[in-house]
Amino acid sequence: MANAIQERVDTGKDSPKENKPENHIRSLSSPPSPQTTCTQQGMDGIKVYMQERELWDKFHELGTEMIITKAGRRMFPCYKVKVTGLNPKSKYILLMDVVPADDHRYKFADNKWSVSGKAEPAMPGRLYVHPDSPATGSHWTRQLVSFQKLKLTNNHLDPFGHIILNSMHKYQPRLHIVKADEHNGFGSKNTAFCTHMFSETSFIAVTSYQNHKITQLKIENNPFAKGFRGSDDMELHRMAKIQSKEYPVVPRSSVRQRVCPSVSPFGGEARGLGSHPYSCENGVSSTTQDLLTPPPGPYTLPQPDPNKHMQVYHCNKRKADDTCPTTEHHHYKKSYINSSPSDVASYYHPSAYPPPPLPPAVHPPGLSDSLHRSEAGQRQACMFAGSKPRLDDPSCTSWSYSCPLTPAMTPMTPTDPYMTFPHQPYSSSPRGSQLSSVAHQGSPPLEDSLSQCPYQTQNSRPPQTPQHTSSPLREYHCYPTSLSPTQYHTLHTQIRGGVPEWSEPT
DNA sequence: TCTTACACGTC
DNA sequence: TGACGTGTAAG
Repeated sequence: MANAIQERVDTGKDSPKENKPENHIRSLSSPPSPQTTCTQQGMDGIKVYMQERELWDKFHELGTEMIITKAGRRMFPCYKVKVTGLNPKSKYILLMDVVPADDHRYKFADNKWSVSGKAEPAMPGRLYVHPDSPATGSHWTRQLVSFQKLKLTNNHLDPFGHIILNSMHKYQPRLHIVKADEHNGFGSKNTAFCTHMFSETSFIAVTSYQNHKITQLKIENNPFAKGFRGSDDMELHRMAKIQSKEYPVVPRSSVRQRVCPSVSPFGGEARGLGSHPYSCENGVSSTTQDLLTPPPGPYTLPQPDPNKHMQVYHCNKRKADDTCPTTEHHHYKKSYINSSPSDVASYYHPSAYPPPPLPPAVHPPGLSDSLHRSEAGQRQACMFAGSKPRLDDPSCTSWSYSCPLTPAMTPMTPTDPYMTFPHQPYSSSPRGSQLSSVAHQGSPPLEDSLSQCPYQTQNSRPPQTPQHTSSPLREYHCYPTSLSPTQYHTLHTQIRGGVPEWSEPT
């Protein structure tokens, strides 16, 4: 697509150590993404390019917020990727999950995010299976893969299979590619899969926007919020309207979009794209492991990478946005959508790296069966849920199966249950739940997971912040791929270390 | 903080 | 044209 202009590639092949700042990835217009990749045998060579990276970066700078509602709310920006390196004839299942980035609860005060306490217990982990799954490699690589229909909810009893999150908590979306051919069924020991994470897609779940700048960015770029964009005419019209009813009228846009020197919740100040503490840079670490295992809950967050910014910036234009609030009106006029292709940045991740350990969570048990049986025609998304482990769970040592299954993680509880699967087998049926369970069960916060991985692959990027040596993204452990559904549930990822890049509690 | 109805927009 | 996606404002 035209959009794929700037991309970051994440291939599991690149050895972490070898990743140098200047690796090929960087040479691309966009900086290497913090993405982490975990690859298993048979999954080498797969590359995932994050689309619209520039937009993601804009949000990330400010501290991305995603609305969660009882009915379920889509993510914006939408998670879209371009995948290459798949075997054209093999079948794959693409799924996503959203794991806790850490075990903190956040608050937005003084125009910035800060830690306000310990996180609530992780919601049951759920996996969202792309509606086209399973599909051949040629299908996935032919076009962009969009997860636009994925919805986030704060309803712990959500019956729709949406991904359940806690408000004011930080999360990291992850993409898992699971090979689904006969010899590689989901849940089988040999299931091959790889996981990709892009640190710039991390976000804080909220029930209402906290940072006005985020609201503004959403309005400017989301077509469905077009009605809130202010054109001069519209503003006048609005003002007139408002005045007629109330007092002093201030253009909505002005009001809403006040600009405050916002501090990037994700880390530093929101100045340049480059400096997010959050982002894991190239974090491309890949490990061979069972991705399928439920994504570990919180995985470690990417560490701030100074360099990253630079990369980010490659991407074009953000000008107005960054500029002050006062210019808002104008901003509105230009939507992301309308932006030139150059605006769309994509991330390219080498999935082939020496496999970073992937979150085990993603392993959908029983998937294989379903996958094989179900037809692509069935496009209902089903969710599989599992209790979501937190990456940082101390009890877990790593994204290994070693963690005992806690009651909370019991596979398939009535409420958590599912993974969103397009095909029936997985649909909200019990079977589906199995998968789901796998998915998040016991995923520790990313940070913990990462940090604890004994075997860590480093990102190509230079260490971002000394303090955060262990960026979740970069380090993954590899685990045996053969786990039973139950086992999956028990998997916990632990990534240690990384503390949220966001501002510390004040 | 969260929920809801609403106007406005896309698809 | 209707279903659905948005942020807003009120409660």
